[in-house]
Amino acid sequence: MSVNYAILGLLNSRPMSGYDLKKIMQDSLHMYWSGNNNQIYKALVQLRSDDFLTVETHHQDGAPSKKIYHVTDKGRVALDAWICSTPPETPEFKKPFLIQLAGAGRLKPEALEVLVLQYEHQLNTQLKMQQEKRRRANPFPGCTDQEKWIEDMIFDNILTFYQSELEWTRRVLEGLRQKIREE
Amino acid sequence: MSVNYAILGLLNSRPMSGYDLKKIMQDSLHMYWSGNNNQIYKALVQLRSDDFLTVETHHQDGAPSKKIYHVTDKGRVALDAWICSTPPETPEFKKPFLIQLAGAGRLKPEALEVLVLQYEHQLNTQLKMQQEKRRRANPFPGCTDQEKWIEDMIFDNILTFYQSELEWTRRVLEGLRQKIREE
DNA sequence: CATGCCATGTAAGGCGTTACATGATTTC
DNA sequence: GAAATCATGTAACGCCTTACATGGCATG
Repeated sequence: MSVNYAILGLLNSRPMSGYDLKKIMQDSLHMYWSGNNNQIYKALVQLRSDDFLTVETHHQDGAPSKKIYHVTDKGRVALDAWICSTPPETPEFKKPFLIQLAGAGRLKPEALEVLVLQYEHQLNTQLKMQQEKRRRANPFPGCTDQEKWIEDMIFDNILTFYQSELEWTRRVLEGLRQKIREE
Repeated sequence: MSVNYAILGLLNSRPMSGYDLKKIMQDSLHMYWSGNNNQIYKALVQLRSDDFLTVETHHQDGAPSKKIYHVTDKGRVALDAWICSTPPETPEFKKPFLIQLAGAGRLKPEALEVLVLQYEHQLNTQLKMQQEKRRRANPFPGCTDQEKWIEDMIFDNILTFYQSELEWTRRVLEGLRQKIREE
């Protein structure tokens, strides 16, 4: 149930509404859930019944009223405990492209090259999007130095992921071109 | 439904049973499903009803009888079509550690260091396991050069993933230690 | 004598996804 | 006048996972 703690963590650095959480989760890559309503609102109910959150309803005219969630002391304790006592899991990945590649043993190298070039293009696009996101991301006021640094490191992690995948792609292309020359 | 094509691809390079498929999927990292019975046997039924597979039952005494699946011409055509006409998706990742890190803004750098060191250890273990697997992996006979090369590239991809994650971890540790010194 | 491997399959449940529902305001 | 944004929530479905079921043989 790490979604709950992810949400708790976000609310701990800044109280906000379910809708705000949704937007953040939708365009962050390291929060690997899609950021759908079902999960978020369900999690908020759960966290509230654990007394990890309190709610403050803000009525605004011209827009539906907001529920701003605040983390309680109990919630903060639980969050810290979870962070410190959860043994770090090994990261996982899903690369459907590797499935395609694995089945391509009998394909012509030329056909494979087309595929790999498409993949490279895809990765480049993604990398640029992510870099653009980093440039636009300005830390909200009242954010500590350490929080800024952590956010930076997370961005670094994501960018590194795409960059190393791109480097691998280039190695693959080199190998393929050698195969094509040898034909 | 890329599980089906993953299975089709495996059977294309070598006919085998559901049980064999299960073992392969369980200890391959790039086939990101757990390799559970439910998926595999269901997929085999589907692929057979599509006429992508034929079955050959091998009765063996002293052990339950095997069903060896072979890919049909129709199946091979479908596989190649899928491989060549599926636009490569961007890879995804799940790094629960980043969730922990994201919530650690108010934690002491010393506590964070402990966590990161644990993560580093975890990654090192995983990397060694993977390298060991590669050393033991000997290509089955009748495997083409290109198939061997592809398998190599997939291994390369996986190892690169862990290595670049480890390098990132070291950058994080450096930053953290600087923070500790500055205190 | 218990555990594990071979080998096939089924059942139940959790997590996560898309889509639905509502309703006012702003933007094109 | 259509579509997007703000805002909260529900419903249905599908994928994937664990666990169950069977049963003989081999290993410690």
